[in-house]
Amino acid sequence: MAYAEGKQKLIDAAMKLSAEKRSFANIGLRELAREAGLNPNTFYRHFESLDDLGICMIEDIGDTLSSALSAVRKEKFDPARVNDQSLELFFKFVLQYQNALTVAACERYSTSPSVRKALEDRLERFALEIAADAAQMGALLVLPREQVDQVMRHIIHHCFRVAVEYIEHTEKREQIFSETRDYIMMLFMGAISLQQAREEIGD
Amino acid sequence: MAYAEGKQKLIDAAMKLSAEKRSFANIGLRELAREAGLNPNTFYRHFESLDDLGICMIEDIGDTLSSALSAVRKEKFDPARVNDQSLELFFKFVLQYQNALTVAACERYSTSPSVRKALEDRLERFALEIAADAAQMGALLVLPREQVDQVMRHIIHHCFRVAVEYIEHTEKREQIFSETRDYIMMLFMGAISLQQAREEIGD
DNA sequence: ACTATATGCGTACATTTGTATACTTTACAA
DNA sequence: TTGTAAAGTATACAAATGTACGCATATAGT
Repeated sequence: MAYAEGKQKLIDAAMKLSAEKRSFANIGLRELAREAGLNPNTFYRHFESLDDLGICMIEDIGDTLSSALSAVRKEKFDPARVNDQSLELFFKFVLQYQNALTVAACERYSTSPSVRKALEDRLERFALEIAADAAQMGALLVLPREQVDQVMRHIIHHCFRVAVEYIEHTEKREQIFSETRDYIMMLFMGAISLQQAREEIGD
Repeated sequence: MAYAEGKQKLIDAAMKLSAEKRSFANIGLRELAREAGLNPNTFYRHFESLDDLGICMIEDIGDTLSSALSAVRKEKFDPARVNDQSLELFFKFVLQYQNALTVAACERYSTSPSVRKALEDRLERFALEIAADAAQMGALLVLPREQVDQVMRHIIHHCFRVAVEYIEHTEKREQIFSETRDYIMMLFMGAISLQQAREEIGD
């Protein structure tokens, strides 16, 4: 068993409520226990503070998304090109993990510094994971690795931001889709020409 | 008088507390009145709900930043190039309006849909204001206006995001500065080459 | 079989919150 | 000057919250 039953219940409750209210900071210990169907005091058996719970929740989310993403990548994602197919895969993924993504996006600027830190670390790991794959793409071979990482950070940030919009504004989905595609193209091409410009100066 | 004295006091208090706690949703009416040095009930004289206050606060922030920014632009900003000087100006501005920017950044994914909406509208207006200036830059003349708007949206989003980091992580400021410069260059160059690619196909 | 440890529940209480009602002060127009 | 509306205050109360203490149950190791 990874977590005691009650502990997991509380984490799940926190995730559900956070996604609904778009704020973890606003959730009370009693509310949490109510949602989990547990006695308020049981909270203390598993966490020493709400902060503690928050961090566990972020880690839980991170693990979920990370393993789901890597499964997707291994199975179908073709890193050789950024095409509509891979974007469709991504947005399907977004819809499947709505709660997790909403919480993650909303907690980025949240009250608790330690929750923010946990989240920021996770995002960085995501970016690097993806960069490792993307660095092998033909067109991106001309870029130094650090540049690829940087571009991927931008893409991750963008994707997290629009994920929330995508989830809640059904009517904007098409638009978000194509704007995201444009954005990624723009960044790639920009990174490449910036690199070329630098090399010309460097020589 | 723009606002009654007490009303402004409450808005100021809300802004101060929001920036400190990085969350407006978490602030209570009594806490607010305490900070403003007023009786809790006075709140009801000016606002019908916390949401109402939130929206007023966002508008207040928007007006402050908007007029400050346009003053800066008129006086010293040279839209003919994105150089270190204009970025320095921007980050100086960030430090000067720390609270306003922090609150704005933190409320983007906040609890209240109406506060979010008010903020999103303001951001869009910002982007368009800046785009109007930038569209006249030499290199960007090749882009259709809608593309310029879009690029500016990306830049605004980026700037808001890093503003908070810039404010609170003194040691990262240099890095953020240069990464932001790279990012803007990347976007510009990417947008231009994307446009060129499209025209070649179009012909 | 016994004991220790982890998990959960019930009761209790002080504190804080939002808000209702009624009163006072200030400002300003008639 | 007086009357009226706006702004602020005082008191009060039900509801919700965090947390402390003690007890119950289950699980697992000896």
